[in-house]
Amino acid sequence: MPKAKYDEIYTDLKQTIEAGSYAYGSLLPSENTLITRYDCSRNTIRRALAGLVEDGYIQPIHGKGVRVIYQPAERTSFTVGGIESFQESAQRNKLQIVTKVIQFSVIPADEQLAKRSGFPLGEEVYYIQRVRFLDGKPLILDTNIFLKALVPGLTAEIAERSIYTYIEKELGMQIVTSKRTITVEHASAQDEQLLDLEDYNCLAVVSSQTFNSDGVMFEYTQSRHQPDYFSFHDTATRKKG
Amino acid sequence: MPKAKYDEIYTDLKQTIEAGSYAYGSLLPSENTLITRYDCSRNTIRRALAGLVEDGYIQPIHGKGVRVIYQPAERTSFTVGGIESFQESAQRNKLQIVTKVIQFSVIPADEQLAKRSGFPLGEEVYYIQRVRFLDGKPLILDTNIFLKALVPGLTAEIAERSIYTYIEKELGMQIVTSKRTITVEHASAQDEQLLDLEDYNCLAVVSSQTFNSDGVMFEYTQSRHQPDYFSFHDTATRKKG
DNA sequence: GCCGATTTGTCCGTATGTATC
DNA sequence: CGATACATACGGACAAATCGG
Repeated sequence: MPKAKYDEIYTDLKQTIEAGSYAYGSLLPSENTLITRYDCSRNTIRRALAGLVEDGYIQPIHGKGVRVIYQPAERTSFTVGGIESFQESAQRNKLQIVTKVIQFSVIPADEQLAKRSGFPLGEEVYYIQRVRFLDGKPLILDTNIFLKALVPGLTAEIAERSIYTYIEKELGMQIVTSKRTITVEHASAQDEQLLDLEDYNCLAVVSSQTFNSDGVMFEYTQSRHQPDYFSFHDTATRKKG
Repeated sequence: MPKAKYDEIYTDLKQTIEAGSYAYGSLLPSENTLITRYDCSRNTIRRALAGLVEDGYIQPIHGKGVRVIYQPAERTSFTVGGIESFQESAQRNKLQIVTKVIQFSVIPADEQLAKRSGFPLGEEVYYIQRVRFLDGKPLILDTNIFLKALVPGLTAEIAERSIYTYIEKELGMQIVTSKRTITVEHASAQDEQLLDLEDYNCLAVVSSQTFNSDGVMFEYTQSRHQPDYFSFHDTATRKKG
């Protein structure tokens, strides 16, 4: 529900760019034009544009205009060798992601866990391991660790479906910030046992800390991906200074 | 040279947080306090804070305050298993990164290259392959493709040192936006021949497009990393809508 | 090279809304 | 309910970069 005006403008411009109305390499209408078009202040327009800069859709050029640098997916094979992300592939092929719970327990955070996750030592946490299947193939091994105090009432049945739906819809907690680290690691015995690694001897590993709207970290997750179904996109803009 | 006021405040707050003056989990001084402290307007403070939000340093809580969610490197082993990035490791150990040029040529972009890089078909480009050594070990295979029209005068000697220094200092061109994709791929025969992969049969691959201050893409690069020396950090904040 | 028009970049002050306590 | 704190939005002013005449 984008109720904020800058957010509506942001979404509208984004969709317009994606629709191809502003071609790659061309200039957007000037800020003054957009101000009259959207009937708002300059700050509001600039805020909407800032969002598109973050997304890697546009790049403002001082004194000149705002260049569109968004490229539709077909034109760039940034989907290297036809690789798509797990979600993309699942959505495109309309395949259900099947989840199997391997472990579900409540434990206090020991020293190793506290160090790895950032949770306080001794805090009670849910320790959950799940395997994600796509098209019948086991491709992702998730290890989720939730602060029990902030995510009460979790069950293996919920973990079988969607923990995030439960957290957001049932508990009404919002996920705001997520810090992630991507590494590539050797496949462990457990990886080989649970996943279909084919001839890979390593995996893409995404470790993440998740914070709620109160700024409290309530989750630490490690996702171990079979390489074929992993791809991560990012846009960086240089900071001055 | 941070001449902008919001950037100075941003940098000052960042350093203050890194120094530990505002502890993880605590609240920052209120915006009004910061306004008087830095003698500036509310917009300027909010802009500085926005930068810290992007960096994953803070998270504002409506009606309550701004929570510090920055954790010093020691407290979280997000440097999983002691892994650091190539640059971090090189800097910390004060090791020189040695670069060896494998290939240096000028070619027109063929169809495959055009599709992979996003360059126009037929454009003349520099095609450069380099191996990066750290502590004597060959760990990264870089393939750089530069638009010849925008990066004139490139030589193998420059590639042996730093292409970016040449681009920024000599040509005076600024790198502004960088779009990256991270995947994990099987090691090719060339990877195995040129790099010290030990027993890994795959690598971390970073593909990136780089845009200058004119919003024109002038570089496409693929970096193939030996897994031990690859780690990528990222902070995401949920957008509304 | 200069000048003026256009366009983006920075900064300020103010008002109002909304969430927390 | 009131005080505090963050969120959104408006309008204005000046600086800096670009471009055309």
